[in-house]
Amino acid sequence: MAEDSGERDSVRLHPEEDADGGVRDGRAVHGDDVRVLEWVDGLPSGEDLIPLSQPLVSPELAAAFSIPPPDLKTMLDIHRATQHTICNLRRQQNPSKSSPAAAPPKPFSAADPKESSTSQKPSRCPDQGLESSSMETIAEIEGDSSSLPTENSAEDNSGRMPKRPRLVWTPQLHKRFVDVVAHLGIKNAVPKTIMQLMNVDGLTRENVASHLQKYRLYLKRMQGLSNDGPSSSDHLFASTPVPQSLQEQPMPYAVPTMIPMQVYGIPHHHAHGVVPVNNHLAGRLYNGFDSFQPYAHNDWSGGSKFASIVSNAHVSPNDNNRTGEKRKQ
DNA sequence: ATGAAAATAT
DNA sequence: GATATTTTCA
Repeated sequence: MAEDSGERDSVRLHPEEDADGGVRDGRAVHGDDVRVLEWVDGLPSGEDLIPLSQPLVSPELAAAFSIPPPDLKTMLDIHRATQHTICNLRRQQNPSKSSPAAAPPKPFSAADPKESSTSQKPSRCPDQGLESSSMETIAEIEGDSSSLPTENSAEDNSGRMPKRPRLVWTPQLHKRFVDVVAHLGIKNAVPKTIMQLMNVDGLTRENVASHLQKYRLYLKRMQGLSNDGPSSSDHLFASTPVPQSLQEQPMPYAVPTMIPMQVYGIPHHHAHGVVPVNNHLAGRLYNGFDSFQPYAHNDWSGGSKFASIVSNAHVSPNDNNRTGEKRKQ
C-alpha cells in the first residue's frame, strides 16, 4: 500500500462531537450545514425503526382476500432511496474537496469500447455509522476471519484495478443464493435482483449470473433423474437442498386453497397434479418463507466450516469503496 | 441486462 | 482431465 497522498476528505470529528451529546457543535460550519446536521440528528436510529418487512396481515389472510403480497423490491427501493438521500445530503455539505469544478462524470474508465452505458455510477458514499451494518463481506459470511487475504497487495498506481480474485462459492454463499432464488421464484430470479437481495459486499452481478447458469443446469439435470440422485460431482449444489418452490412446477398449494377440490368439481385424480387455477402466484406465496427480508444480518450463520478462502472484496476500514467497485444501482 | 458458450483458472 | 468461475458474445 502506498501511503496516501495526504489529501483525503477525511471528515474529522472533533472530540466533543465524538461523544453522543454535542454533535451539533458546528463552529466551523455554515448555517445550512447546521440545519442538515440537526435534521440528521433527529432521525431515529436503525434500531428504533419498526421493520418494514413485518407484514401486518398474514400471507394466508392476504391471499384469502386477493391482496397481492408486498413486493420485496419495495423495501429494497426504500433502502436504496434512503442511501441516495443521505449521500446527496453529505455531498451538499462538502461539495468541493476532490472534485472542485467541472470534473467530468467519468474520470477514467476502462478502454472497453463496449462499455458505454456505464455512465450512471452513483459513487458510493462512505457510511458514517448510519445503517452501515447492512452489507456484509463475503469473508464475513464464511464466518472465518482467518481466511481473510492479507490484502489485495496488487497495488496499481496506473489506475488499472487488479483483477479481483475469483469467487469461491462456499456452501454458505450458495445457501444464501438458493434462499434468495427461492423467494423470488425461479421466474423472477435474475442476476441483478438476486445480487441485490443477497446483499453481499463484493459480489458482482457477473458472479451471480455465472452461478445461476450453473444452478439452472443443475436443476434441469435434477429433473431428468426424477428420483433424487445428485451426481457425485454436484458437491456444492447437493449441500443445499433445492426448495420446493424451485422444484419443477408450482405445486397445488397455491390453489385457492382451503376450499375442497370437490367444490370446483375437480376429479380427485387430478388432486395429485397441478390444478389449472391461478397458479402464477404459487411460487411467491407459500414457498416456505413467510417473512423473508432482504439479507441484512447473519441469520444464516450455519457454522459449517467449509471456510474455503474467499479472497474477494474486503471492506477497508474507513471506506466502503473498493477501488473498482462496479456496482451500479 | 440476460442467458449461453468459450476461455481460463484450480 | 474435470470442474469451477470468468469473460465474451448475441
